[in-house]
Amino acid sequence: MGVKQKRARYKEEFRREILDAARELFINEGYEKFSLRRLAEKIEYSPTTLYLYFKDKDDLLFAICEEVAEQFLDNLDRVGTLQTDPLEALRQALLYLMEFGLENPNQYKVFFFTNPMVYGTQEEFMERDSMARNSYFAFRKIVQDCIEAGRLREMDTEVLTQVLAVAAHGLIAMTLFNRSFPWADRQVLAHTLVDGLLRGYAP
Amino acid sequence: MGVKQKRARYKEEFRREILDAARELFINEGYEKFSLRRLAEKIEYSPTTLYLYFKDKDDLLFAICEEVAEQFLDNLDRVGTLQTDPLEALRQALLYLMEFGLENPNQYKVFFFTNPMVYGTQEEFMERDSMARNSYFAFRKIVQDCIEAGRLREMDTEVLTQVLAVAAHGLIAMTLFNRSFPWADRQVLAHTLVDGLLRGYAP
DNA sequence: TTTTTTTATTAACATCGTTAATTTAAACCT
DNA sequence: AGGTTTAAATTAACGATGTTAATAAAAAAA
Repeated sequence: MGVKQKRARYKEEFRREILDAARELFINEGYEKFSLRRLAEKIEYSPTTLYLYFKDKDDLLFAICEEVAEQFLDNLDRVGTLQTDPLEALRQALLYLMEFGLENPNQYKVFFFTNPMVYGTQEEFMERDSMARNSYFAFRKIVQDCIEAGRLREMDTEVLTQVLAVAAHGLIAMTLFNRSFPWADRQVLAHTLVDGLLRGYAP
Repeated sequence: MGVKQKRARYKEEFRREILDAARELFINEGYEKFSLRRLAEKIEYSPTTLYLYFKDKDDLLFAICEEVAEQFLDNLDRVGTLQTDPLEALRQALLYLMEFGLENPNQYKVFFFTNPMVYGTQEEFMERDSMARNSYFAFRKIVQDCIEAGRLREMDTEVLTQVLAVAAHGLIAMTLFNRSFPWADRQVLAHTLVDGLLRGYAP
């Protein structure tokens, strides 16, 4: 009964086409309403066709995560090299992270809150080259520079990097997911958070 | 074809029975595997029976959230009154929050990361009495005491409370959801985070 | 006992991710 | 050309989800 038939000449090309459509679907319809079937409908293919280009849903989400991470990393690098003062670079990086999450909620949700294992085990995450991993490295570099310049207390770089990251992510995640709560202005929260992390709230 | 028939004599009683079973299901099987149908099977009732006691899934989740929040609030109050030093009380409260989330991941996920609107609009959240709201109030009180005692910088209580909360939540949420990432020891992270928030990371 | 109300069930719908079997189109080969 | 092989896409189906409407069963009220 198939009336129209299409051929995707090059696998890579079509993969990109699918990913573009997926990203658009995420942005337009939101993270919650995304589904393989809707995506298939959007690109006017049968749902099963997707399985010729992606192993499963997680595989597709992983690809999207990498796209998002790439975009994020590009901007983070610009932020990092723009400032001469390492501490100011860190401040800007933290602010940028939060801005990125808040301005691209759907992409952020895919990136940080989908299937918790799309990047494999912890060892695999650190060994395999991925945009997500490189983002972390870039961020860690900024933190390290601060420590080496004596602008941050001497302490375990890994721990400090992670603490700073989770604090920033917390602001994004909470204001994004906990919509019933009357949050203060996000800009104010973001700046206050960075201030507190760097200077502390004690007088 | 119904062979066995049961009667739930008192609506409230049965509601509790359902909630207990739901909580158990959450704890044993995990957040991801929870479903109304599994719950129904567990209590040996038909799935539709649940709809006689809860409007829909969100309504049930809300009830569970409130249970979790009640438990959380009880312990938070104990922490708050145990310490004489307000700043130490805050430190303990933050540590307890993180401990609670990390030790009860399933309940935490229900509480903070299910349907973002179970508590209604932001106005409704603040006006309606709820354990979730009261938890926030209790936490805010601890922060306020610190400010009034001059142990924290003078600033908007609401903003400061929220910033401290999201930072702590970030640690929980990230280590809970981002399982592919090789996090440092959570205890270390938690203590370092609180330290940083109160004293700052700058030298 | 008969009627009414409460409680529970069955059947069904729309959605989801996914697999197996099958059809269609293109590419290849004398 | 025509026939064969390979690649691409589709249909049908499975098991699972939340949810609604129609119906049966039991308890309470009359």
